[in-house]
Amino acid sequence: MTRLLRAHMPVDTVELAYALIGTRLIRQTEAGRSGGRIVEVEAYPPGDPASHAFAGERPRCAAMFLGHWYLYVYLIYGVSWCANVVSEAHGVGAAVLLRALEPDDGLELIAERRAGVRPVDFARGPGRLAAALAIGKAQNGLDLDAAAELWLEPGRPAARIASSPRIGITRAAEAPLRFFDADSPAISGSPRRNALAAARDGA
DNA sequence: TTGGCGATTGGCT
DNA sequence: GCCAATCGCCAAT
Repeated sequence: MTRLLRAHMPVDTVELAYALIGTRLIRQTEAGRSGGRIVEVEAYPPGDPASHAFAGERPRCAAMFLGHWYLYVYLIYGVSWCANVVSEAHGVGAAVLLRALEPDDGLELIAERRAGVRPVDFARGPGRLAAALAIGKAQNGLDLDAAAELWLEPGRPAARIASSPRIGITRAAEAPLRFFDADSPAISGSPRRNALAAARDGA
C-alpha cells in the first residue's frame, strides 16, 4: 500500500484541491475494500464567505479546524453526507470538498450500496461519493495519515484540469473554486456547462 | 425552546 | 426543470 502522507501534500487549500484530482480515495470496512479516483473537488479557503468555517469554529465544523490532512464530514439537507479533506494549519478552518469519484475498486460492494444506479453515477456528486464508500458521521475527524478505514493513494493524474464556479452555494457564488478532470465522464453538473468551463480555461 | 435553512439527491412533470 | 424529503445546527426568541 502506498498511502499519500500529509508531509507530501500541499497545505494551501487551492493547491491541495488541484493535487487531489487524480488521487485515489480508499475505504476499508468489514465488508471489504472500495475506492476510486477523485475527479472533482471544490476549495473552501480561509476567509471564504461560503465556507462552514466562515462564522468561526462551531460543533458541526470543528473538524475543519483540526488542520491539514484530516477528514471533515457533515450532513447536508438532512439527507446526504459530504466528505472533505481539511487544509491549512491547525485552527485556521478550511477544506476541500470531494465531489466526484471514478470507482475502480470494490465495484460489487459499491453496487450494493448504490443499488439501482448506473455505474457512472455511483459516486458522481458529493452525497453519492460518501454513499458509495459508506462514509458518514463516524469518519468525521479521521487522520488521513493514520486511519485504518480510510486513506488516499497516488493515482493517474488528469491530462486537463478545468475550473468553474462552485455548485449549490449562495455566497461567493462566482468564485472559480471548483476543479475537475475535464475528461472524466463521472463529474457532476451539466455536461454542457462543464465543457464550456474547460474550453474557457483552455484546459 | 423554536424556526429557518443548507457545499444534495432522486423522482416526477 | 421543479420540488419535496429530512435533520442537525445555530441564531433569535
